[in-house]
Amino acid sequence: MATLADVARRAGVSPATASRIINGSPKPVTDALRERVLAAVEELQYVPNAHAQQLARSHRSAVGVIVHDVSDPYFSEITRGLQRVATEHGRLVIICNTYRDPDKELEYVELLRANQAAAIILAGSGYHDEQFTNTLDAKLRVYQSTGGHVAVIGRHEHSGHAVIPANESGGHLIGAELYGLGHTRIGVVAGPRRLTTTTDRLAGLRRAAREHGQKLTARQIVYADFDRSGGVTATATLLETHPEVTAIVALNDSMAIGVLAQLRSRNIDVPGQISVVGFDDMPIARDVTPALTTIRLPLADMGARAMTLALQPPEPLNTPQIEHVAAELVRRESSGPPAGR
Amino acid sequence: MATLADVARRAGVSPATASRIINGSPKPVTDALRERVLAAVEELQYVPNAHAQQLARSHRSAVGVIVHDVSDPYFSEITRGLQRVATEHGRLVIICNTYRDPDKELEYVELLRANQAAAIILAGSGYHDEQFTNTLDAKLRVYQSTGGHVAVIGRHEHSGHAVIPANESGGHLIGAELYGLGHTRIGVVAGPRRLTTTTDRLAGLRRAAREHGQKLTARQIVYADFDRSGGVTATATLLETHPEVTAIVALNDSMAIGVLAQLRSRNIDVPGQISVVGFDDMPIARDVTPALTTIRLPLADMGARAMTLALQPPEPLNTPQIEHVAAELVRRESSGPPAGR
DNA sequence: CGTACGTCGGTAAGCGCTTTCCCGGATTAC
DNA sequence: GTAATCCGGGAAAGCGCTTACCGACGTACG
Repeated sequence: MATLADVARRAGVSPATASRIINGSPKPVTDALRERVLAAVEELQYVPNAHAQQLARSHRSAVGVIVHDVSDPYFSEITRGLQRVATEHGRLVIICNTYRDPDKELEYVELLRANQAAAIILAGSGYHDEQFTNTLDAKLRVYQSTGGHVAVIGRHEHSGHAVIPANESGGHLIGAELYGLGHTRIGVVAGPRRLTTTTDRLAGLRRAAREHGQKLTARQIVYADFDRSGGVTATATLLETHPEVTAIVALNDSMAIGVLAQLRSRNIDVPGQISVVGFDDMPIARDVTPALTTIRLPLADMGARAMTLALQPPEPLNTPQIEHVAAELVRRESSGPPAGR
Repeated sequence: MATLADVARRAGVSPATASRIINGSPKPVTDALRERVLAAVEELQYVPNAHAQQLARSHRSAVGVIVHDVSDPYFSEITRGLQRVATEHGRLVIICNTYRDPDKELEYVELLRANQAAAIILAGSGYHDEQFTNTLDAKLRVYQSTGGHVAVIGRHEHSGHAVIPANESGGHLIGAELYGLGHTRIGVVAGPRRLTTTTDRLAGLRRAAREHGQKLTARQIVYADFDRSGGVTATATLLETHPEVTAIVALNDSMAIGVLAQLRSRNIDVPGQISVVGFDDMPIARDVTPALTTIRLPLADMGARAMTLALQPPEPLNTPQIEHVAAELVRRESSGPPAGR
């Protein structure tokens, strides 16, 4: 691997000069030398060692993103937004997948710190686990105390900038719609209960229930993995225990797709017999049949905003900024009034 | 940011000793010292500077992955496989999205080289652009000549290990199925023609046509972007110019979903009036209605295999290995015999 | 009891780069 | 003609770490 010294030698200049030319330093350099150096770079196919550079000039440049799983559309949309602004700022982004393992999250914060990331963006649900949350928070504070920026998406429990989706009010929107339509027997297919996203969305649903003089009991809620297969199995369970439901709320679209699959396999008409509502408005939501009624969250936009927050110069008053992003009900074909109304 | 020297000072040892303890070097160290150092690490919340480490020990550890777009399910599946293997080997993976911009691809190869990546994995279609291909190939060779490993997925035109999906034979499978079913007027909704994936798949389709005494003319093929909206617009075009088609082949599932959406909006029954076939078998393919007949490619597995190839010790004979992966027809509900048969 | 060796730590030389500081020569001003 | 001022270029320090290499001490051996 050619080094700067090699280039300098070949061009007959000092490493200092070569460095200045290659990095376009403000220091003026004669054109003759510039050409010689550039020619040497070309001949040697020289590429500066990024690690050496980063060590020498001590400002950080990369940014780290910690998500549950990029192959989940929810996160890939967010990531898309993150990437866009990062690229605009000329930043390299390091994507870390935790696959919902809290320990990995801790590890990755260390890793990103070790890699001198200028900012860490934490996306995805938080955990109902006080000890873990404290540990993570402590790590993040240490990171911040050494000049690192942090932004979280949908995790109110940590310090740093935050982009907070309206999970509670999204849940409320669904409840209002369904109870408003006249449904009274609603089943919920929820994600893992240790996730704050699950409980936040449920809280909104409960609030709507109360407002309509209804009640959402624990037995109407089935918890499962936050993905398609979780939706499939949870729906099966729900139909065993509560065959009378006229509507099923899935707490994210992936699960909703599982719900739809399960209902289809049982020849249950949607929305004729049972209405189905999802959450997130993933791109695919409009392409399933029936098209999914769901809650829209501007995923890519949330990513972009989080990255913008993380990249902005250290706030003058040192106050973390919090941006709330609204949820919106998208009515499609999977929901309607209960049968017999 | 605490440094090794800080830790050493606090523990009252030399940096060398501290380093050895922290990295678990084979060199024996007394337990007393070990404990003091570990305590200092804890108190200082010390994390080694990864760049400095990488500079000092001069073996590379990270691996780079260049894809078109992780938020595209095709690539997120592949990436999932890549990540799994990388993590098993304790490697950090740097994901780079080109958004189908060839220039970015070139840039990223440089960037990865600059970051001392141990391997570069290039996934996604190649381009019919000889100049670009040569430039990229040259860069890859330079990288390889300095000890870098490269593996490509589905791009036969470059040196290095390769995992090659059976695009041609997948296309052939589709053609055989459709012509076998009795279709004679087939429309094709294709990706950009500059992509080798597009032309490879088309080639298979053409071969099947010939075998059945049919012909696939240029006018039956509409080229568009390789995504849902490409599928939507291409279908519209196709229906204007060839309203008589009884089957539409989309060259990937994203486009197929667009095809389905367009047909639905025109109230054209699938497969009653028109059969639709996709390619890739993305997870969502079975959840659209009607469930999509498509060609299965073991995406995650392909990623895993590519990473395995890239990570294996330099091959003794210096011969790049090529692994072909088979395509398989998955019959679902979107295809059937032409109307009136 | 002296030599040889094995243990455990420290010293210091880099890894490849950036950047401050300095120096010699060419200008310019007086 | 001399002094003050630039200006382009190089020498060298240092970023934070790893790892030969060396040295001191203790033990076992002849």
